[in-house]
Amino acid sequence: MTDATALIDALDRAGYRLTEPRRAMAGLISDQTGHFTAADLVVDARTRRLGIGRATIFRALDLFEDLGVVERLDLPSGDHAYVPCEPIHHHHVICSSCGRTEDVDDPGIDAVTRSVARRTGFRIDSHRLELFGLCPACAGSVDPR
Amino acid sequence: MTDATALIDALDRAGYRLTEPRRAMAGLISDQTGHFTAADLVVDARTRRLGIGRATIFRALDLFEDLGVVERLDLPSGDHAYVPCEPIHHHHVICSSCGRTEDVDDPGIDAVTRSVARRTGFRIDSHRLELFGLCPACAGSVDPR
DNA sequence: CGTCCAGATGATACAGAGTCTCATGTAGGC
DNA sequence: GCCTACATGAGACTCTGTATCATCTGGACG
Ligand SMILES: [Zn+2]
Ligand SMILES: [Zn+2]
Ligand SMILES: [Zn+2]
Ligand SMILES: [Zn+2]
Repeated sequence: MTDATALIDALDRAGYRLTEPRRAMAGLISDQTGHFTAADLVVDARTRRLGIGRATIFRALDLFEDLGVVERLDLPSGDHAYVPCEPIHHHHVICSSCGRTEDVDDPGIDAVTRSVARRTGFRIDSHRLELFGLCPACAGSVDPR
Repeated sequence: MTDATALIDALDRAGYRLTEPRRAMAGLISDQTGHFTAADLVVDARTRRLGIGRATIFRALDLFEDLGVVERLDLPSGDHAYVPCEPIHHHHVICSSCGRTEDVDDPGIDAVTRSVARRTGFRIDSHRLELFGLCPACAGSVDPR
């Protein structure tokens, strides 16, 4: 789906060791379509008999998240899902049906945060925006109105 | 902090029984300052020797959430926290220091979602926006620049 | 190349969140 | 006041994520 190289490069650039399990994780992640959970990766690693321990999967996922090449989504269900993405500030549109996501750059939230800051007196440092809906493919198939 | 009556009324209006444990939960929730977790309520219920079971706490919390009088926040830490609030669409500014939140009505996200929909082809059905920062009190005390 | 060791791993135990079951209790309509 | 559908509490259970620790290995260095 995406490119495992980007994940591996990020590790390398940050000075982390390029170990076998980490390379395998990069492969697993880049093969995912749409968002995925830690449990998904555990299952996939198991299926492919990669011999990667559960703890390592969580550790690598945290690492990729710290490096900004993977981002955590908080699904309405309460589950934590992840998507590979660029290490710059942006947001996600998430398909509620197939889980595919697309990055969207900050579309005008600055004005919003400034306005909120003015009205509430809060000093706003960060924000999270998630947009849920149906991707073109899913919208087309379930809703051929 | 907030008003327990609003929580109880919401149950009543939706046709749920007004049981002792649910009234107690409404009390616990309205006494919270800032956001709180299910675990917080378990501790508080225990401390006050209310004799409410853990399962009941989770069940009541889910119920209040369904009724829209309590909303779940996904903290950057990954924890699930809750805040009592009005059952209409709105967002929260969250103080990273004391956990206090303030409701903010939709500040201009509609334009954002429309623009994103146009650019990505997604049909956007819902969204979540959370703003993190420091409330006036906390900003004043830690940052008297 | 081979040596070496800080950093990484996997097994396992553990802690916490949330769910399920089921016998018992009770709200509230009659 | 009775009755029953709905709610509760206890406790077992599942799942996510973390901690510990003995063992292993990437890659720096010679
Ligand atoms: Zn889709
Ligand atoms: Zn943004
Ligand atoms: Zn504060
Ligand atoms: Zn909104």
